[in-house]
Amino acid sequence: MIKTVKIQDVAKVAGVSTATISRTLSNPSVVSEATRIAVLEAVKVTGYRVNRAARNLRTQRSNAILVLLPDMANPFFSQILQGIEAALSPAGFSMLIAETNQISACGEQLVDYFNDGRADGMVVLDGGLDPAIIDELSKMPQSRNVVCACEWFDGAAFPSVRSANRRGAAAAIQHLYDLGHRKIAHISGPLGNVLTEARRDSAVETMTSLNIPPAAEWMISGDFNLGAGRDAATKIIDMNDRPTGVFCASDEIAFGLISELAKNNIHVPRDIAVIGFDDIELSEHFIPALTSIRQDRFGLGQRAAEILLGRVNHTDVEDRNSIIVLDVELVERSSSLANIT
Amino acid sequence: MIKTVKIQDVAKVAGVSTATISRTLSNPSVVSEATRIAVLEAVKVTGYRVNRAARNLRTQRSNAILVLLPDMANPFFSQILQGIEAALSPAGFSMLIAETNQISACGEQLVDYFNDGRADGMVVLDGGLDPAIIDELSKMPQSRNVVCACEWFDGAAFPSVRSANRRGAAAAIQHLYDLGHRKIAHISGPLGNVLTEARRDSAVETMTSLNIPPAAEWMISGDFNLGAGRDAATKIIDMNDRPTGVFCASDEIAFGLISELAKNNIHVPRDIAVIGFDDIELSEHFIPALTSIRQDRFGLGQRAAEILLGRVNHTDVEDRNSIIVLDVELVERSSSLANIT
DNA sequence: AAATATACTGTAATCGATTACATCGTGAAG
DNA sequence: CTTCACGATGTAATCGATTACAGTATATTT
Repeated sequence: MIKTVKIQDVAKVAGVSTATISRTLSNPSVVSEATRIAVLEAVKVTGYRVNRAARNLRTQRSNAILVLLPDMANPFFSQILQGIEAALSPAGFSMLIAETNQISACGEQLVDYFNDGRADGMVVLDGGLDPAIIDELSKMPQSRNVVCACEWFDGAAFPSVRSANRRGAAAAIQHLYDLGHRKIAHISGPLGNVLTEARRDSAVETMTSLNIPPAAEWMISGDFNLGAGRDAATKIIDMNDRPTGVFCASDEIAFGLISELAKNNIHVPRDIAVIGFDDIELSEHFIPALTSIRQDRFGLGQRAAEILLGRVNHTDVEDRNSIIVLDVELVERSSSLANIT
Repeated sequence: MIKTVKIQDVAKVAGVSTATISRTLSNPSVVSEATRIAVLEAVKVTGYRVNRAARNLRTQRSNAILVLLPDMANPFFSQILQGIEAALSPAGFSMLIAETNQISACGEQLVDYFNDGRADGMVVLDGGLDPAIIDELSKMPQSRNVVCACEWFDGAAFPSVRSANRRGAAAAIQHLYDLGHRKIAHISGPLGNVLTEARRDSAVETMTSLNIPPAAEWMISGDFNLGAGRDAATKIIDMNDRPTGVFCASDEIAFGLISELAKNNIHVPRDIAVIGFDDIELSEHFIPALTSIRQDRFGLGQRAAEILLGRVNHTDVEDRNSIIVLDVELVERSSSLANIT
């Protein structure tokens, strides 16, 4: 069978009690220098590894964090995950991943992850969760160990880490304006989404204050993906009065848009200037290279995980309602750079 | 404090022993109809959830699978993860994710995931692991619970699920040949990589059998990413005798290549035809839309997870050395479709 | 010198579910 | 009527680490 070195074995080798072994490993400062050395030597000799299940049972902790996301296949999230992992791994925490739809598809409850002790906390990347679920979650004592990243819930009192969506949208509009555009369209994400609203509202406000309020026809909503961009292109092609600049709520939308416009011989940026949001890796290499608002995705994940660890370990100073806003940056590339003359 | 319903509480409510509760939940057929109903009712009333840590300790299992990948930020992997999750979730297994470099950066050992009982098995997506680590892993009794997906190790006896790389590469070359191309280049991934070699060897063999053996200059190797494609473009631009068709070992390479060629006024497909490998979501929307070899990424993950579950639960019929090869498909799009005349 | 504080270390209870083994009742077989 | 088999259930040991509490030795104070 599988040989398993347990703490007893190490105790025997080191000639001390199991308590001392445990203390040496988890709180070295309370044991004497001599025993510490002896114990660590015994650990090395025996190849001892603490059994997580036993520790978890005794300490009532799992040292694992659940990351909840709407769609794993969406590359947008992968770099956020990387940031989360970067914060969790050094702290000895494992990262569990689950998709929103997978969970409900399996008849499982989100709260079960807390109830059955699989996770000590959650990073929620999906702002579109059923309010009933959020409500249920909020009522649990463990709800203090929930942090939102990227998206958030307006009602719920979870700390959140997000990008400066409003500032980004304003910068995008201003950029198009500075290039001479006065007829600007906005293709937003799905209605009801918090990101959609933040970016859309800020875009509209900026245009209004620049005295170029958008025609209703130019405010198109759909989704954050390629297909939505393609659909928006179709609408724009059919317009009598086409916009000369388009601010897309995501880079993927922009790709879909540009691609479909190109098929209809509308050239970007010559005929229409386009700016995206996110600055995913490909944007630089798309043809034309896409002007975009860069989000610090790695930072979003990392920061959220750090806050969560603080809360789980009760070493946090952050307020329950704290909102961390990470700055965004306008990255100018060729998709917007044909000045209107 | 946090109220916690334990099996004792349920036993009290149902008026039976804890053993009966446990049996009802894990092996319902051994308890009588009447008690089963009573127990399930009591479970519902109390809101009982089995404590995973306790179960894991007792059963010496974690019901978790570790997925090991080289780079989470690479969107190529996300859909594989989705496939894995789709297989694990219904089986009640959790998915742990770790990056190769994160693990070593934290001084952690891969084998620790087995040793400390964090995972019952592993899906390895990184064929570039240090042979010493593979060797160490192979010696463990738990090594029967390791499955490779996408990439693999030529020496080690792990089951593996992979795409028909050779067939895909051959189809790509044949496609270019059929379009009239006789000067075909291949941009491969990193040297030493199993995918690189399978695709490259098959491409060369196909060209040779078609009587168009490639010039040494036309065999370019680098990496699977955008940058490698850009670098390859630079080389091609400098060539006296340029290829008319290029088979890239990944779609990302193709994007980088096309993008850089475009900057130098070499148009795809007019001047050079390009075909990629993977068929990631964006390929359809790139300009020009990219001809590619489609891999069933979801299937790779799902199949690997299924095999792993079979091994973990000892319900497998697969041989230890079994290799599952998933078929690939040529998807013709505009990046290759200008016939040479 | 006695009393007390300090620094380590050991003993044993504990976390919560699983399961080997024992027990009990009922019906069938002899 | 006794014996045996079998199904259903209960009792209690067990998984392996943590930690409250107790104990011991040494240092410090009075």
